[in-house]
Amino acid sequence: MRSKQKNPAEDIPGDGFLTNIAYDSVVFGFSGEKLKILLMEYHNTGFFALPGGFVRRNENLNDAVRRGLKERTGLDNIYLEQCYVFGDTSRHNAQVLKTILKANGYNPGASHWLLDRFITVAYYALINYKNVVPKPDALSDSCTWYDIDLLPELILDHKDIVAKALQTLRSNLDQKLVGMNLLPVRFTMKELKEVYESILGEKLRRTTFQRKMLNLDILKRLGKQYSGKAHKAPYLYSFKK
Amino acid sequence: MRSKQKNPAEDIPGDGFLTNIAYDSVVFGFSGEKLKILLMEYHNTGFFALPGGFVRRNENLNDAVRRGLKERTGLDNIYLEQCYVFGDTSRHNAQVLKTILKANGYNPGASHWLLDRFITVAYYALINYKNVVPKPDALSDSCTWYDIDLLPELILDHKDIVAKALQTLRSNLDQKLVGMNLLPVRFTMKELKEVYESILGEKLRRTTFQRKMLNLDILKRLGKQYSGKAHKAPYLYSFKK
DNA sequence: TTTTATTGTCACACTATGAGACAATGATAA
DNA sequence: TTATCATTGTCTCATAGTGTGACAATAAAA
Repeated sequence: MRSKQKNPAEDIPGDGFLTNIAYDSVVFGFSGEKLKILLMEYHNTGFFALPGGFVRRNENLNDAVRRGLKERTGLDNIYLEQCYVFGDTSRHNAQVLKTILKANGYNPGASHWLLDRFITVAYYALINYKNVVPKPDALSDSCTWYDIDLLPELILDHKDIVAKALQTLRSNLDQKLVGMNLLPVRFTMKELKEVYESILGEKLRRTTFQRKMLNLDILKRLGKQYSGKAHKAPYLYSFKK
Repeated sequence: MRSKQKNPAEDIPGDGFLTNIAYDSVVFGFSGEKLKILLMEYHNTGFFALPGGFVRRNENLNDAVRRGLKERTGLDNIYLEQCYVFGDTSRHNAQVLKTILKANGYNPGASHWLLDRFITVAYYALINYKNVVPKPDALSDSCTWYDIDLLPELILDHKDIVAKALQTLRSNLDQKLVGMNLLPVRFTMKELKEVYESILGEKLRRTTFQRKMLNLDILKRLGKQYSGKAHKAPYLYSFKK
């Protein structure tokens, strides 16, 4: 969703944006305990949705997504991947959009481009949870973190989009260096394991995981982390450059 | 690309189709020796392109692709997967489209929807080579098979689309039952191996491949195939239902 | 009957993984 | 100071999967 600048009811086709096409992003972060995603809540509607937006006529699709993420998170160079295109007619629901616009004082005509059908390109992003203070956009009250398994009801097919993003992330887990994007620069093996567990939704064997990660030859072992607790201090690691 | 029914220069936005969005499909077939894809050649232009098209306003995206494939191949129930969305501004080239339309006797206005920028959703499809006699559409001279490594020059970014489709097919090779869609009902282990080799672009070990496929427990062993050649007759297999 | 090319299967070495054992360690309690 | 505790790093063993080559079985030709 995007804030309109001038007369919101105008029917200029696309209003500088490509029509019939949108994007939605599933932004994953790891709190230290749980896997979370960013959700927006629209003013005076009780509607929750994924952060998304539209593509400017002179803008690359991928750049449009990065622009949206920059606005919400303040971050550049976010790890970003395409995930799936949702293009069923059943996802078109003008009433939802109309409600959101009306709740913000806009009264769009029936043929307004925002009420038309959209095919949406779903992305997932991985960001470092602690680096971010999410910002809502003009139509939203909030943009905040939600536990991946404690999500509120979402508009349209956004629940399916989250499921697809999580599924894609899982299947990419062994190929891509997921941990690098979700953890701070230095982390313990336990934290890395917890990231994997929260994505996969299952417990992993400590010894097998440790052996596998070390054998990948992607980690640099740094000093030890003294927690003040009554047990052995774990090593800190960072990813090799 | 799609044939226009009436006055091709009309500027009715979208003309019953979603604007700014298209699809292109990389249709793989296995000739028995080589991996091939379907390409269209446009009338009087020398332009080669992937079979693609547009999405009707009341049509699911995936259904639009199936409709296009049905028109070109006559097949229903084609194995089909999304692959990537190509959305850079640099892929917009009105001149190419104008040339194609003019070569077919159409003279579209500068603001015609077909000359606008398109974001395209790339798909790959797997079909049984021998079941198909490809048909060109109204704008094309031909729709025929080309060796995956002997392709002519393609319009726009279609070369990149082919590369992405092949890459996606390769990375899905171990997950999905690729052979089932590219081979006839009954086949030898050698033929199955050659499908894998032509997709991966490399030779595989005969014994390892055979052992792996048999251990997957997806093949049913049928009779033997007597080739008339001077050597042992191989077993025929089919996929278990 | 012998030769030839190809196929089906096995043996061996090596690697990856599941599962548990155990010593090392940093703090707390006695 | 010593004993206890939770956690961590590493090892061993069994099992499964894969790379590699060997070898016998076969169908047709010589």
